[in-house]
Amino acid sequence: MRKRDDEKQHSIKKSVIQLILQEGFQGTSISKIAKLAGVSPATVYIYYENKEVMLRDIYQEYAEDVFDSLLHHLVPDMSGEQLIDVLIRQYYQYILENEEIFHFVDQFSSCPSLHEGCHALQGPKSLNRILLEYKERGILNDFNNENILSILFYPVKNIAIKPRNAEASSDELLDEMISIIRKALLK
Amino acid sequence: MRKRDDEKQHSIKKSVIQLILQEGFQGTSISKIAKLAGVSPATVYIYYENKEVMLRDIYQEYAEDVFDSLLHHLVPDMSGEQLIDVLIRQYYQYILENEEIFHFVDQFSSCPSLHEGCHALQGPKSLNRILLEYKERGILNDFNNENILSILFYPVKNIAIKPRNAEASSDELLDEMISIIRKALLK
Amino acid sequence: MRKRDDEKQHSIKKSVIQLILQEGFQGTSISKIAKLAGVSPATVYIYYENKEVMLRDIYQEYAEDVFDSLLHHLVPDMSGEQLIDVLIRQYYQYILENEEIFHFVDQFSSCPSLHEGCHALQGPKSLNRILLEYKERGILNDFNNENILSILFYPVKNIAIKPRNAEASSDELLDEMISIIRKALLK
Amino acid sequence: MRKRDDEKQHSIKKSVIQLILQEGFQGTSISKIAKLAGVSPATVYIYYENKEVMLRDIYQEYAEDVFDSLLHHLVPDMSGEQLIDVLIRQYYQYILENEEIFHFVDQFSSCPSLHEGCHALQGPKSLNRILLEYKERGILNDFNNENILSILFYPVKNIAIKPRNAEASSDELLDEMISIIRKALLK
DNA sequence: GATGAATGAGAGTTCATTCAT
DNA sequence: TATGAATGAACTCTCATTCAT
Repeated sequence: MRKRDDEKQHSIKKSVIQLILQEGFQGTSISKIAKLAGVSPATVYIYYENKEVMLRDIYQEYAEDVFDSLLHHLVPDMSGEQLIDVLIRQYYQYILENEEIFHFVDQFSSCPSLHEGCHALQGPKSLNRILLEYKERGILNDFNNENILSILFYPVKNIAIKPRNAEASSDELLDEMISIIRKALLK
Repeated sequence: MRKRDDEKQHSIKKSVIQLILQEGFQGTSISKIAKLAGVSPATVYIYYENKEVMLRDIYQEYAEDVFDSLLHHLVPDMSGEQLIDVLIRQYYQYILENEEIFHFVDQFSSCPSLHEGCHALQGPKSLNRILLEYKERGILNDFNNENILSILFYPVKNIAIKPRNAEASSDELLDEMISIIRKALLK
Repeated sequence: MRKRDDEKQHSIKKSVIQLILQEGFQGTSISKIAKLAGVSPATVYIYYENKEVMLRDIYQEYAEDVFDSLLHHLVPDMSGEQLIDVLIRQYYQYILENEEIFHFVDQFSSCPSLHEGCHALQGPKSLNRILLEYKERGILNDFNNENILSILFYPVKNIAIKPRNAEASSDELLDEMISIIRKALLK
Repeated sequence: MRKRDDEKQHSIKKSVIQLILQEGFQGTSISKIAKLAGVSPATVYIYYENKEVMLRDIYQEYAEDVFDSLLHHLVPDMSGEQLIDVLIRQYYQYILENEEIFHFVDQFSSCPSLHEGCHALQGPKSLNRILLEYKERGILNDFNNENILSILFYPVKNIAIKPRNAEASSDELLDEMISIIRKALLK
């Protein structure tokens, strides 16, 4: 009996993510994926029940990725300033360094018809605990976590995604963003 | 009086936007659109050169819509607090009241392969002028407009889109969000 | 607007029936059908919702055919001998002259998974009335119609279908069959 | 004691026959068969060269089955009445008790493209000898064996297969059928 | 302008079969 | 022997688009 070739599955995943960025969900077919991954179309169905399940599985695998990256860079006893700096800067960094994955996850989650049926992510839960702690220690203002998370990540995502059209350099924007959000969230 | 033509085209547009929300870009075909709009597939091609152009045209028509709505609610000589309140509250309101249009525009613009080739929007330019004015009058902090816009609209979009899962009511979240952003942006 | 081309549909039907005889249900694909009919695969779906419906529709159209042929050859006031002679001989004749249609109908109806969901045939009802009349006139023995019909048609079908392997000529077999069945059914 | 091998092959055969009844030849694939039989698709190819051979082999194994059953119930020196009674009643019984096998064999043999290339059955030969004997003893009318066999088995098959829709009970029909055929075939 | 018919191309998926263990 | 992995070919069906009226 042959055993499953993990490289094959990995190659399929990579191809999916790459194609979604290049061609969008519309332009991404099983046969294109298979061709790019160097396998037969039928092989895709060994690893995934069907196209929908495949996309959802891959989404759920990588949706946690950003959070892992963020949590990995947090260290105990950071100051409030440091916490915000690390979270935002790291999020920004992640987007730049993982363009394909990020856009795949982003496109997927902005499409209600794809998104429904996905189970909730784990990553935000850990973050919620950390925010709670900083609030209890009187460092963060006592806002709802949903608002805090929205303010922490969605503006920076926007400036990371958009192609810069002069006016201000990316670094300047990011630094300023951090200082604005510090002012907003810290006591 | 509306001409018959316009009714047909309007019906097509409505069908496109409705289907994109229900089924996503993938599940939206010309024949489904035509069926829902009550016209022949061939009729669609009288109004639009092809599917890609159709989507882009409709996108560009509605992409300005939010901004029109926002600008329409601004009055001269508002205080900084009022400005932020109106912009955020109105944006939130727009999303709730125009769910289909909003998601169509949002999905479209989060897909690079669709988005490229679209000419820049007019709406942000007007907003930029207004923000500039408030900065010059010493009401808004002197941040880059890109950062200001990112903070004004992206967090609230996030809380408007997500289905509420208890913890805090939508109204409470929105009120809090406004106060956070006021604190961040106003002097 | 183009109108439907009846020749196209007829050509599809002919191709289906021909292919089923040559290759069986297994070897009959939409693309083979389309190729033989000289149309595009997509055209088949203009006339039939899907393959299953197509086969069922064609079956139901031709399933009545034999009965029409039989009824067409009956004339009023035939004797019992004549009635049986005409029914059996004509049935035999029909099978020989409509080999493809007959085998299509026969194969279809011997496959339970295809057959279920087909509405009952009209043809037997007319025959039932006629048999009833001959029974009331004291010409036919008073057997159940189901038995009479089974004896009238199923043995002759068997000798019509099987390739003759000498022993007796087809004509002799048929003549003998008629005399046996006359003996069995007539008073 | 049965060897493990035979169990696997038997399990495959059972699955084939079951699936053919439920789903027809079209809906019966090697992988479905393997799944139902609890073996790997590759295992099927240890026992059968390919799908066509598999179906033919299984057909030829079971095609004799009915005849074995019939011959097994014949005893020497039966009267003509008894002979016909046993043959018809037993045939009827066989169909009811072996629905899956019977339909598999029936569907297979009604499909010319499958049937060709099968070697002739043994069963009919034994029956032929018996019929000959009864004819020589002056009990059966001197008809061609082909006609006798057609009349003996094809009508009863028809009433055994069809779901009863009132009018007459199955038992009544069967009894009547036997008496009709006795009248037809016996001196 | 408006239509339903028509289509080649391609979609997602399953097929019968073989490979490697 | 027995297996699950792997596959090219073929499947049914739908697509975006054009044709003919």
